[in-house]
Amino acid sequence: MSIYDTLNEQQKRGVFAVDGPVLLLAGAGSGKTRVLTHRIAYLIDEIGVSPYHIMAITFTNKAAGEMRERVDSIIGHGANQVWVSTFHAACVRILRRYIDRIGFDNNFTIYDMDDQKTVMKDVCKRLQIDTKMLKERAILSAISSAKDELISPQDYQIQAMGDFHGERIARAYVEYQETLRKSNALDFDDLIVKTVELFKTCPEVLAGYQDRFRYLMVDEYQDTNTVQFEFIRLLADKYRNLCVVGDDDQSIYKFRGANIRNILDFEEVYPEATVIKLEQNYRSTQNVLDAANAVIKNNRGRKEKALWTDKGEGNKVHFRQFDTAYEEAEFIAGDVGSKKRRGIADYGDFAVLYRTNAQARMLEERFILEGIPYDVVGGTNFYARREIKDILAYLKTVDNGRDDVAVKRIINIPKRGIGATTITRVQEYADERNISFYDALREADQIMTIGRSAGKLAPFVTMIQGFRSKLEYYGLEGLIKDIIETTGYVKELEASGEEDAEDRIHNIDELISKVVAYEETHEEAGLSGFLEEVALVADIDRIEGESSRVLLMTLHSAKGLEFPYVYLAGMEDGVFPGYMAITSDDREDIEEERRLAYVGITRAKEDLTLTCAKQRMVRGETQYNAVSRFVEEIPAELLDQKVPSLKKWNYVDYDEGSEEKLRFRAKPFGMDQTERGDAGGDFRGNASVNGGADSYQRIFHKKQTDSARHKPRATAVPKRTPAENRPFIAGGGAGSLKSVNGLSKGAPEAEAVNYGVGDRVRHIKYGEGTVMKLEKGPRDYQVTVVFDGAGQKIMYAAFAKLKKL
DNA sequence: CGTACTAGTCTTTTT
DNA sequence: GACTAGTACG
Repeated sequence: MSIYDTLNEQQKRGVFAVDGPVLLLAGAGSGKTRVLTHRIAYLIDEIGVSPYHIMAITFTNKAAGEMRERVDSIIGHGANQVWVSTFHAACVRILRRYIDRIGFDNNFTIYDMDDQKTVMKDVCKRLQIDTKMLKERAILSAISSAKDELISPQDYQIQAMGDFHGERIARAYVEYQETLRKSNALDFDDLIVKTVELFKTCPEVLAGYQDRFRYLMVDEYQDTNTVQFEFIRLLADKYRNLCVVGDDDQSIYKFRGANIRNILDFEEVYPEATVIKLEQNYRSTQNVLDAANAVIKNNRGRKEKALWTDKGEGNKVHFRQFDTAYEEAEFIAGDVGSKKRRGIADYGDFAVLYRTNAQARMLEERFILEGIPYDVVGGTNFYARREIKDILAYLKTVDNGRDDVAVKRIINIPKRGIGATTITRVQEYADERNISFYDALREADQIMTIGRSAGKLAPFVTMIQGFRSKLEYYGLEGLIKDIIETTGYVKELEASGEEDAEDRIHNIDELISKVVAYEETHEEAGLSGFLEEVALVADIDRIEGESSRVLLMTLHSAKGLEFPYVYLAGMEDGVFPGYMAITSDDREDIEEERRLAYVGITRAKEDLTLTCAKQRMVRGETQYNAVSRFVEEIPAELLDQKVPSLKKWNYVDYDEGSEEKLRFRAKPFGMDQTERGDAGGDFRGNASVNGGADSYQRIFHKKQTDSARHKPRATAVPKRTPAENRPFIAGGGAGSLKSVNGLSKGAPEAEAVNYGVGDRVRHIKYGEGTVMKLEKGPRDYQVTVVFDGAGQKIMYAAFAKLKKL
């Protein structure tokens, strides 16, 4: 009896075919991770390959972590020698060793999107590019696409000749790269581009890695882009033992440069490739699988596969249409709550998936109201929050003084009376001498143009130097605490009276815990290492394996995950498929959305619910949407409820003002019956008959008026998500839920509290509850209260304003 | 130099 | 609706 006996025939072929290139076409839920892990075990145990010679690339750190765990448990010894990581992490690791050969310091910083935007703004100013005509965002995305395609600034310039916009972008691209180089910084795309560049300019480095990684495996291969493909192609070139695993039906990252041709043309690049299809689905019931297959078969140009399952038929797919998005959220939260109460499922068994992050808000409100624990994945990354970025900028400045973006961010935070003019002068001085901004600061007294302000700069430099010299002996934890203490950052926050100051302080405490945890888990815990980890984590990476919370996330984030109960919310034309895809004349765009639908449906193991609303607010406008075409593509016999005919839908008249936007105006619900009659006819029909620009009629808009009353009642909705409801995974809407009662303004004081454990107290939003715990924190008392309605909350006493009853 | 208010933009989706 | 950049004023 061997570990391989549990695999099916196709899976076994995948495990045993270790020589040469292999293309594993793995349908959703077909056990591809099992194949990969068993394959690694087989290589080590049966073929005698050293773990040292194996590399597996995944898309997220979470996936990497899971694979690592499974490999560990199968083979035990030496497993840690296998490189299991994401493209980005692997590249960083390589660049940290060798990037000095292509003109960077090995302690380079990694710029996130925010930093990129800051740099680009600066670049546009220098090049006098009118950002009204050509937005920074657009330039950055053009540059990003160029990098995905391995097009250098020089290539870009040549290609762009004669094109007005193109030439500007090209110049910006050149300048941008130059700025990054001066700052000793790389952006996300550079991590891979520079690694490829390194391999091409330093054959001896490449040869070393080629010899090391004799067996390569790449997961989620359908989502690789051209640079990433080049990276693995180079690595695999010597031994050609490259095994790629993917599913063309799950390719959903075209916007990020993912090249679906990488998987479709694999056999052309590697004619000797073995192709294996995994077609047995171990995840979903027949009904779910049939629904998924019915939808995806509307796409052209896919590799034909026949997914099957021996699980039973299962429940029908549920479908519900509601009048408003509010009612939709109410239903989902209610349904989850009732299943939990009836003991059918635990909170951790549910996921709610949606197309855009913005949709999370309304769901959150309802979940809070129902007292259902949940986590939101995605939205604004924890590390992208203002206060976190500020503290990180201090860390970056200490780590790499050449990181101009970081230095400029904190030079006047907290306020030191250093303004825009001073900063400009210093920058001019730095430019003249071709030194970094920070180095210019050190010579502040030499800068004639800034006059008295020079005196304000010296203490800043002294402070940073102080941090640097002390870092040696007090470590990362000491450093971060020193920074907060010396700058008075938290004190400033407390005094600011900002509404979300409490949240921010919480987040900073969370960051400190992160630092401590990092130091505990890493033997040589360095500043660069910590910053790197911070830069490379995705939101999804932070979900714990066994959580007992409902997960809310986008369809994109859900890829690779599975849940017994799945809700797909917002199944409306205009939301999903999105407005952009519908209006696009590239058929590929709708097909990509359809693949996204396929991904969403196939996340469900037992039970799938599709919901939509007739009316929903999007960006302050009320939209009237028809049921998603993807729902209509599912045969009626698989659904538990009929999909309403489009004929019910009606518009009232043209909105002259927005005619050019190709939108119709409709009357909101609540109008009298005659107006809600069937004046409009079948919009699908209109859409196809008219064709062209006029055909876009399935989305209706109306300026918000009376629909506001559909918003949740103010009283019970907390302004932000309670801290314990969202550990710091949560980005999304934290702090953005509409404030109703609002916390009273003014600086809270850490005064003594007049209540104790066991006392009954009243909170302005949560109502009455009992104090469970009272802890003296670093700055303030932390009070744990179990509220009668809202459940347990942990809060700072100064902010909570609890009244003893 | 700092603050408070206003007007414009925005959204797909993420390593 | 929400966030941000830009502007006018103290």
